Amino acid sequence: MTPEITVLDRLLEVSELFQKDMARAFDGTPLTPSRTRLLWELAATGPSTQHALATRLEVSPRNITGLVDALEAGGYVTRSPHPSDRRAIIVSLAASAHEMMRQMQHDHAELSADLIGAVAPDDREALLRGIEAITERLRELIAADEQRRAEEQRQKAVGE
Amino acid sequence: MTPEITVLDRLLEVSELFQKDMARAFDGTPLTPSRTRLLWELAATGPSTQHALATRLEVSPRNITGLVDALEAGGYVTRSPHPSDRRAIIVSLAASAHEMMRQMQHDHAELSADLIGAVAPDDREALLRGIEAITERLRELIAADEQRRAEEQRQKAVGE
DNA sequence: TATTGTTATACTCTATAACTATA
DNA sequence: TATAGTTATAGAGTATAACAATA
Repeated sequence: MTPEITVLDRLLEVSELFQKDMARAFDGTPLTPSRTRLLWELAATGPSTQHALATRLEVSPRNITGLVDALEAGGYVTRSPHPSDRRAIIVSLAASAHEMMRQMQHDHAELSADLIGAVAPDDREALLRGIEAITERLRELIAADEQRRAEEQRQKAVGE
Repeated sequence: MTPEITVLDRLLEVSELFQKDMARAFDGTPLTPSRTRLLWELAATGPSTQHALATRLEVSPRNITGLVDALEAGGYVTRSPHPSDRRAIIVSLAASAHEMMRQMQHDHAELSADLIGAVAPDDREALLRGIEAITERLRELIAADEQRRAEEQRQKAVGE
């Protein structure tokens, strides 16, 4: 019954540590993983509406409101009105956060290079494809499970 | 400013999907990632006291109480008195959960085999060492950050 | 009528501190 | 005195539903 420690386990540990490392507290407001993820997204795609952020991060709009509230209070982002749609709000990285994200991206790239550097150049393509395949497989498993659960709910609804 | 998608990014995605996949709801009580992690630990090391679980999972004893409460209500684990220490409680996997964990471990091992299979046999050692090195590096970065933060707090306390 | 963001409400994860029972 | 677990309290992440303003 005792499972072995697998490559997957070790990689999962790296992911966990990486998230923890990204989530450093700077001034007052602590940068939690979720908040960092939002900043990361902003750094990658530029100023966005909250709705766009909710869609891209795959979380509820309500959730974005809370994250942006905290980040705004901490001075990491600013809210400004949308030029043409008065319902919408544009969220942008603050100047100081820009610098911080640049540093974070640098560290990130370095760690990633270290990791890929551990694999022989000829194998890198294969490793990436392997990761791709697992990602695909997991998505399928999750989709199948969601479908099964939805079916169960339907059965239960009929039974009532 | 736009960062590239790196290996690390993809691994983070795998990590996220993997956790999501493990956290399937069965009967009433949903199996969240944290709850699944506790079950996983129990499957790996056998019946344990709550204190031992808290230590191994690196969370507070209070946290374990909550997780075990939910898992016990869902029928995944049972609580029983410690034979010699009347303060302590032994948490064990329920019979049905045993079967479930066996299946989960099987899926897990398969995914991991797929991943390592993507790398040439001669390079697997190197990959593992690379992962090890990054893990070490991240741990150092996190420790350094914690120390920096503690120092700041001390400075602040002196200032008051 | 549809969409954007917010308020209201609720559940989970997590931590620290105080407390009880036992060692 | 120290340890195992719980109650009390609190902050963060997340979701759904109801609602306001605007499209």
